Amino acid sequence: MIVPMAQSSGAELALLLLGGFHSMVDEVNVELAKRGHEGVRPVHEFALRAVDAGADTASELGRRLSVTKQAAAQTIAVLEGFGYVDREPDPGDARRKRVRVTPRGHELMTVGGALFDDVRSRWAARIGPEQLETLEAHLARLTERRSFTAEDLQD
Amino acid sequence: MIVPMAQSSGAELALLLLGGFHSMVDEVNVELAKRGHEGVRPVHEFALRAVDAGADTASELGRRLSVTKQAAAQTIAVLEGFGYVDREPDPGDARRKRVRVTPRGHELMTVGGALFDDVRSRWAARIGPEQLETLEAHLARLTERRSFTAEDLQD
DNA sequence: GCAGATGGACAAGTAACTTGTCGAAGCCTA
DNA sequence: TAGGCTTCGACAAGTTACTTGTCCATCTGC
Repeated sequence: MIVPMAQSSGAELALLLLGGFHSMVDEVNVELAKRGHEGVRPVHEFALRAVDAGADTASELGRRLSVTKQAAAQTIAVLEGFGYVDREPDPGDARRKRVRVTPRGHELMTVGGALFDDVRSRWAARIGPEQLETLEAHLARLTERRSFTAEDLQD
Repeated sequence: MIVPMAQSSGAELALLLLGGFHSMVDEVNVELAKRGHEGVRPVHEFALRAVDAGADTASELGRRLSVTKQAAAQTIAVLEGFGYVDREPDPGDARRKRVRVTPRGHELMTVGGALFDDVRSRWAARIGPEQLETLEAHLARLTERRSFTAEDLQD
């Protein structure tokens, strides 16, 4: 992607947004690999943050990430394989397995967050901090609660 | 995705960008399906635009989209299946098969472009046209020619 | 006229999903 | 307290959009 498009400024804008995301994520990934977190993908980091923020079962994580619980369970399995989370039976509900972020997982979140912040700082330096904040505020407004048609169709 | 993240404003920004992209693409896809272009994915539309802009072989398309020529060939096969492109042997080079956008393909580009522009207009109405233009200009600056490490490793 | 680059095809593997089905466990209500 | 829905996690199989690797036909430059 990241190809100038011409003919539709709307399509260009979409590409710009995607390009921005990739730009950040690629940089962070490269640095993360250098710091011993090889093989980790952006999805994993975001999923880890969601787990830490309270999505401590596969089903709940699926709901938060808007994917099926099966997909969430697979993500958790990957995170477990990397040693970023572990699971234990829920004492109060035998159906559940509670997912917990391990110390190594917290380290990934810290390092990853710092790297994302680094990129953001560099961006702030290039266009000015207030400009970046305005950009973020506008983006937040534009993406908030868009029509949620096909949601909660899970199971 | 589209989950508030906390703890890293950099990570939040990345999510905001991805969310913005999805927000646009989802809307466009829904409308496209209603207009008889069911099954088409954003990649297809962007690939089609690249073909139309001159990437008329699988290898060249791969280069433009930064994917392998095999991946590009698969995308072309899908587009051909939908009737958006056709292929003919290149008279001047027997190795090549020239990809051409069909009338139906041009229609998709037109409709798709208009739908993207619609979303963009709605966004402009919400935050103001100059604000949106500024946002685009900043994004363009921030994503332009980032280090291109792993490129042209193709074949 | 031949070495090396290039284009496309075929094959197999992978990642990140999906749908569908299942049994075990919890919750709700009459 | 038993019956019936709901929810959780697991297993299986299918899909999509890629990847690597290999191959051969063809073009290009010296």
